[in-house]
Amino acid sequence: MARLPSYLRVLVDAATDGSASISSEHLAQLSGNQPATVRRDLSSLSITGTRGVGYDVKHLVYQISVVLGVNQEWPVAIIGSGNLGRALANYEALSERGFPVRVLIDIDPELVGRHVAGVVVSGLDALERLVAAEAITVGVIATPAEAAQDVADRLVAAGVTSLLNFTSTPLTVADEVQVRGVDLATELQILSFYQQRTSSARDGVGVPLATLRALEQEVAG
Amino acid sequence: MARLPSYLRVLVDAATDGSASISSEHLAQLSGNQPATVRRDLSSLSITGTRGVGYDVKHLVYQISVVLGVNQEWPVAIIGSGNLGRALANYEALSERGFPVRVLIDIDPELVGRHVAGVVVSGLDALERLVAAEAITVGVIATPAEAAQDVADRLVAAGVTSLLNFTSTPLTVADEVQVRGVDLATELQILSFYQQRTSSARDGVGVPLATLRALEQEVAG
DNA sequence: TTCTGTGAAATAGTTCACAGCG
DNA sequence: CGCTGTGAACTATTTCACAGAA
Repeated sequence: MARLPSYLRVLVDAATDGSASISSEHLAQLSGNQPATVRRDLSSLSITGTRGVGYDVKHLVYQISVVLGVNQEWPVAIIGSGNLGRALANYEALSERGFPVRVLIDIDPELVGRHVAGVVVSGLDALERLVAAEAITVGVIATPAEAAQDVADRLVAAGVTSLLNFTSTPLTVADEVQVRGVDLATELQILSFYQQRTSSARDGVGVPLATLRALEQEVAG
Repeated sequence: MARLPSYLRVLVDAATDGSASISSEHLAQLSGNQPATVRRDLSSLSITGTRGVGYDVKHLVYQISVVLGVNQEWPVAIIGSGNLGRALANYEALSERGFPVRVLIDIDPELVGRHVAGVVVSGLDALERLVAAEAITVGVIATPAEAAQDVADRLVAAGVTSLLNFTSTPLTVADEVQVRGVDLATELQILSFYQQRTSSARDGVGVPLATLRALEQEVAG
């Protein structure tokens, strides 16, 4: 359930502020949902509150973190140590939230041997060995799109069961492997789609791209 | 519609391969959907194919790109030029797909004046001026979480109508502003949630985090 | 005959609204 | 009282299944 992380975030804040309990209405407001949705979500996880009072904040944090598996560490391997890969390795929020980056891999001999955020960049052939040695179950693919499927195959063969794909390629993997794609251009395309609907043509903005313009000609003609 | 970018990607490949037409079944397969879903999506955009044949690839690319607004350029401003911000600025896939990074901003005087991917990093006080000068409509927030809401407010006040938020803070903005959040830790949490369900305890993996362990004690006791 | 376009059925997800507990 | 927990209603989304165009 994709709303759970947002509940957890709000609840950790509330716990830090010292609140002992929180109502479904309050939690809904802070996490941007409807009260009924929050109650339904929690009750479907058999998490129960106290009528007339609300939910116990600490208890709730604990329960949700168990459901999410956030009470464990999930060591991460990042394949591709270009700009994006290195940025991710340096991104403290990951290790703070239980996803320490233990393996960094790149195909470029220039990069191999360098230290990034306390981890040595290794060559591509070390992939299988390191995944096993560090008991990696989460792989982050930050390679060029062309390499993504190969890397995914190797990670899965090595025992990785969750992939985060920063590539625009859709990956084909075994059914039991979980994949989430974070394609930044796709995110921006979705934004611009809605923006178009809303602000019907702030004029002056927007220059047709060459390629698409050509297509436009062709289709029109 | 969040599936459109994936159709577009597949279709551009198909166009490059020289296919003239594509069936809903083929498109569905390549983009990971059901044929009926594809047909329903397209027909709801009043995009029509040829019975017994399929859809005209070029025509389809053009139509979808118009719907998505991908036939325009949407200049982007990135606020926060730390690791993540700089990685994004260097990420060619953005400008290639119509989202050129025209403005880079950071509060750190050390960074101001540096060149990243051909753009000079400016100070925070230049935000409003640059957003106006470059006709920016898409803002990318890559600051620390604490600063996110402030930055969002300033961007919106300056006329930005789409925000991509890399922070874990949920942003409060006017209704007409579109926001999408890409929180990497959240993505990973969702992955680990499913992973838990699937691989019921590959043992040895997973060390409870200190904080949550304390809570566990407290809740259990 | 092949593959679209779409009513109708099925499924999923959300919200209402209220009985009932603390 | 105030708030949870949940049937029931509602809304949205997906899929089936087939008539009919090319």
